[in-house]
Amino acid sequence: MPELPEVETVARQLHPHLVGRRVKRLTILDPRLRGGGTPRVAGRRIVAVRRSGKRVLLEFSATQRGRSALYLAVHLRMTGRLLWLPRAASEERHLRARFDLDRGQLQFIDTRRFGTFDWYRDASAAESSGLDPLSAEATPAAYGRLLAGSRQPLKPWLLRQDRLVGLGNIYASEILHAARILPDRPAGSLDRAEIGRLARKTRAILERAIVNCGTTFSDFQDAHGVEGSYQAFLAVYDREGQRCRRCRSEIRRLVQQQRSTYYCGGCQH
DNA sequence: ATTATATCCTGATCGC
DNA sequence: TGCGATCAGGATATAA
Repeated sequence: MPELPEVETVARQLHPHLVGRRVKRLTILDPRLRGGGTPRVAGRRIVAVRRSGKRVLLEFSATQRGRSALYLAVHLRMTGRLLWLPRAASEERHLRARFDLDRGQLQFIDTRRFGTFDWYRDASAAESSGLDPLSAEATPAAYGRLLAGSRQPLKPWLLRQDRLVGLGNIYASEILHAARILPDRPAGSLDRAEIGRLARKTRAILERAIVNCGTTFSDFQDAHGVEGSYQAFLAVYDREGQRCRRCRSEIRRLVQQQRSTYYCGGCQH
């Protein structure tokens, strides 16, 4: 489902289509997305599109009447999609919101309706707090500081978004396999070498997934409605009973916090 | 304070 | 063929 690489893919693809466009009209079809209210966005231009954590951040220009810049953070959660269309198209079944632009249309489609819109007046409030694993700050030392003292099993630790941002259920299993660390190890129990592998493999796997436009396990589609291709590289996720490509042992499944974790008991320690 | 659980929602799949 | 039960998982409110 949309984790960091999928969200990065969508943000990168939307950027050239959206930056510089003027919003003619925003239509919110799902009342859940109105939450705490929707600011006036018609007439503003989109000046930036980027990823922050697992959210796509859209920045809208200030208005000539003196209203300050505006930021929208879109969280895709499970099944959300941001789809770019060169012209207004027939309504998708699960269309939840629509931006009509001076050129083209941006649709937010979300079958399960877990996705969220959050509006902000200033940039820093809109940013996800937590270490981005692709940033220059994501060093082994930084991982070490975050992990220190936690007795939480490592895989659930990786899923929380308050320390390290961007990982979800699929990449957490993949990263631990690549780093050869068992998912139920207490987060604070890693030694220096393991922390180093965790930091390096997290970056390597996420970058490789971005190159492949993410993983489509069931629902994900990018900004052009195309599926990702990283699923071909998955080493453990959804491979219970199959052989580990590294050591030939059988891939096993474990449930942690009601989520499936996949790992290899042969080469993860 | 930290960690576990229930909840939101829909569609696909499974067993009978 | 139909039908209810189960599963999928991101994040958070609530419980322990």
